[in-house]
Amino acid sequence: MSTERRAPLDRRRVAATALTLLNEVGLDGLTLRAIARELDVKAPALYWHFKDKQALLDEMATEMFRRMTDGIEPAPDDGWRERLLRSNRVLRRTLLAYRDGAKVFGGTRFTGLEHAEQQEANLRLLTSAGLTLTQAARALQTTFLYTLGFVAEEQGVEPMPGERREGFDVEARARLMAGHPLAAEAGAALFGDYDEHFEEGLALIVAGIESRYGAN
Amino acid sequence: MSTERRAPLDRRRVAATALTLLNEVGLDGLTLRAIARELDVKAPALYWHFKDKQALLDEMATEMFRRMTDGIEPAPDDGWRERLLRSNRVLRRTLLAYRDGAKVFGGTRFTGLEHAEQQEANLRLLTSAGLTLTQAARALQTTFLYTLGFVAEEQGVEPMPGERREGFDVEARARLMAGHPLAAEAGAALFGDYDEHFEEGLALIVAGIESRYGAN
DNA sequence: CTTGACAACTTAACACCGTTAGGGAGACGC
DNA sequence: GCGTCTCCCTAACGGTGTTAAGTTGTCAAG
Repeated sequence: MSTERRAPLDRRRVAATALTLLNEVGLDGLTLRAIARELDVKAPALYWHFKDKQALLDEMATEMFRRMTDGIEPAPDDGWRERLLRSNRVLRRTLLAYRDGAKVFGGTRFTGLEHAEQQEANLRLLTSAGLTLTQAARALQTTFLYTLGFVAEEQGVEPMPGERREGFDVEARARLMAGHPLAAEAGAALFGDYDEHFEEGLALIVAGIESRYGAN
Repeated sequence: MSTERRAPLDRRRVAATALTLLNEVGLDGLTLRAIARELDVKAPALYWHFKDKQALLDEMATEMFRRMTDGIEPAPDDGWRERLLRSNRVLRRTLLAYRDGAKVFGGTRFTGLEHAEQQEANLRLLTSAGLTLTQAARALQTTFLYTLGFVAEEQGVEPMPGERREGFDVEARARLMAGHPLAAEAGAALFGDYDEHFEEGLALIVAGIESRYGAN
């Protein structure tokens, strides 16, 4: 008995399973054999659905993005500032929700058009605030790349919220840098409160957009 | 004959050789066996000098950083603006000089104190321009992370200056996005002139520092 | 009711990877 | 002459992504 035949796989279910496994084992431990085991299948079966591992990682990134946009309320009548802040905060939260999330996300291109709609809406908002299309694109991209770089760095030190990688003791670092007092003291600001640090950098860029592009 | 005994290896020479090999084969092709072959040695020999591959990558990143700081003239009496611009441009140029340079650089921590001196000098300059230490640290880190994120993205599309990765045809992308006119047109700005794009984003952040921190 | 095509897997294997164990040649101090 | 230390070698291990070829179930056509 137990002739319960497992429903055939599809790309999204594989990606979803791989994402939950990612949080347990990290990107290094995310092998095709481990993913397959989780799906009650052998590794080569995955090649029926994906041409190679990178294609699976792309699908994972796409799935991350889908969940992210699903988590955005329809956006009330935000100004461009709030929209920029909000969408980058959501992006960071999304990346932080997965171990090595920034690395997975950064290393992949989207296959489909999932991101086009969101991008279009953002561009519309920024241009109607007085920016040229080029300026709007640059503003969005700059904040996006900052956030991506920030989280990549953040996850390098704190793979998952709460658990800190070894060798990143702030005090030990300060002791080592005794000869460079400013750098030593700055360490606290850099490796301390990531939430606040992120917000501050984001605020810097928004202030720059405001003053350089003169958005209303 | 040919009893010429090869001089023993040392960490820096291994890292230097690995860096030139990196430009030929990319990060994926950078195996310990390939590096060893280049050094006329077998792979396990590398474990005498490095505890594992990551340690070698760390040394490579450190070597990249050394060459970068060597390439900086003693910095005349720049203001903080010029210094920030200059050092981030140099950072980008350095990363672009190596295939997958941003990935190598971003994935590693420095073991020594090579970067402390440069960091100390930058902090000194920014604080003497009127910023608090925390503000100075945030300003430096924000530009740094932007640059790192930017180059990572850039090298994802253009692994080496001039050679473009497949599937990144700007026109094809535009055709695909016909339903999202703004996003389609913005593609040219985003995947077009990277030099200009980088400068613009950097200028945004500098403008933000100026207006938010009121540096003189 | 049989046949054949097709989707969705499996088993077996390949080349290669990072890494470890154990050994050996040469230099050097005593 | 002997032990020690440095620096490298050979051999091997378990694991990886990936491919080739075979197997099973489903389902439509004849």
